[in-house]
Amino acid sequence: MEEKPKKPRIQLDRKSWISAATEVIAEEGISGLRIEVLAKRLKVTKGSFYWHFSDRHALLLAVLEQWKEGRIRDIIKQTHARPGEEQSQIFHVIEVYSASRNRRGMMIELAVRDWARRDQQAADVVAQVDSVRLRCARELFLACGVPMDEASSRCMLLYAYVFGTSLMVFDDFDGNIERFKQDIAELIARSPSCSQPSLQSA
Amino acid sequence: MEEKPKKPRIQLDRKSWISAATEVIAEEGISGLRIEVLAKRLKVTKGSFYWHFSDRHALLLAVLEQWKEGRIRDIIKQTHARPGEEQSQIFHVIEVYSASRNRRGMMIELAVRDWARRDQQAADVVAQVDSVRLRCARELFLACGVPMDEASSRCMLLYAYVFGTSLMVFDDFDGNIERFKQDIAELIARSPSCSQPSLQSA
DNA sequence: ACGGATACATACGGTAGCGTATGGAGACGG
DNA sequence: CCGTCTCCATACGCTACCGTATGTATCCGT
Repeated sequence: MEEKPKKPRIQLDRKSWISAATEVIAEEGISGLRIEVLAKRLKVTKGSFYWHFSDRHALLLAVLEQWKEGRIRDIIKQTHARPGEEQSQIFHVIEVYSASRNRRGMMIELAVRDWARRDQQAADVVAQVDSVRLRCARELFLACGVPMDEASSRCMLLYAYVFGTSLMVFDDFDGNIERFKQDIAELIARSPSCSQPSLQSA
Repeated sequence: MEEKPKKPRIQLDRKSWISAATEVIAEEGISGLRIEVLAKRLKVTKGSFYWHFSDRHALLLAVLEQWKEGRIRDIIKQTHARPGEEQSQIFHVIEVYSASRNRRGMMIELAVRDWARRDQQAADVVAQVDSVRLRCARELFLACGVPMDEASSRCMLLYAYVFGTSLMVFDDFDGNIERFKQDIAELIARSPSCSQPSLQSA
């Protein structure tokens, strides 16, 4: 017992607070984020928080900023396709954004979007993220040979669908939900003017 | 001045509280519903509230119940089509659920669904509403001659799309959003196996 | 007109959370 | 060894709510 664990003096930085806050937001939503509760999670008191941040709002803005950057980085990664694989990359995007595959990410997404409905700053960030996502996804459709207008509407439908799906409860509807979701992905991703036939058609 | 307006003795009933609460929820979300604030809106004190309701939760459940009944009544109305007009009725459903056409209704919808993400009772109600909506919309597709599986996936896509759209911000994307939305409606509503040609195709 | 029921108002205790003020321990350079 | 800077703990005041207890005005039947 030579090394007595005399209070490991856990050092927290801004980043720790932001990621912990993001976690709480995923679980409880924006309005569920309480400084004192968050401090308890991190085994410190709010004295620590108010040293790193001016107030609660500053933390929220930091969360928002970090979310924006992460989402933009991610979408650029997810929509990067080797030439000739754009079609399957579209299916990949749909898959990645399905609530079942990435529950935590979708919870944050929905929390931020709910926030954005009543906060202009959040709305601005969501607008920026949506803009990048739509343009990136449109590039994939364009690369498949889909004409501009159709590519635009397809990528709008794609994102509206993935977010909308995560808002709904299909349980009571039918047992074949997963199969229907595949059909929907086909409908969204495949275009009559698409040069590449679907790789996933049965 | 024979009739002095000496405090008109505004009588409130449960229904008034429920509809006022629904209004606040549309604006502020579930977590923004405060009894004392709500009472101020109604020009009474919370003494009145606690006469009509046991507590805040009882009001929320009443709101939920009323929302459920209203939504089910509405969807049955909206999906009733005269024979031969099922196709245009599908377009009508999409139109009615567009955020721009019914902003208030969509705000409530999103608030309830956000609530349902963390509350089982709300989730159950949403599940019931979704179930009825999906079945009603599916009937329309079936009546158009669309086979069962495809009708199922189409109506799932339809609702996921309308709710997802109201979560997104398309402003920075393109100036032709409304046209794209029409194209999307066409894509959702028209099926290769549909017996009725689109009435809205340019 | 009078007693009860109805539909509130008023007042109170209690909690949760925000932000501030101030104290104090540990690292660190000189 | 001492002062300073960092990072956090403690203690405090304040507000917004929730729910309860109790008072009170209005209505209503008999």
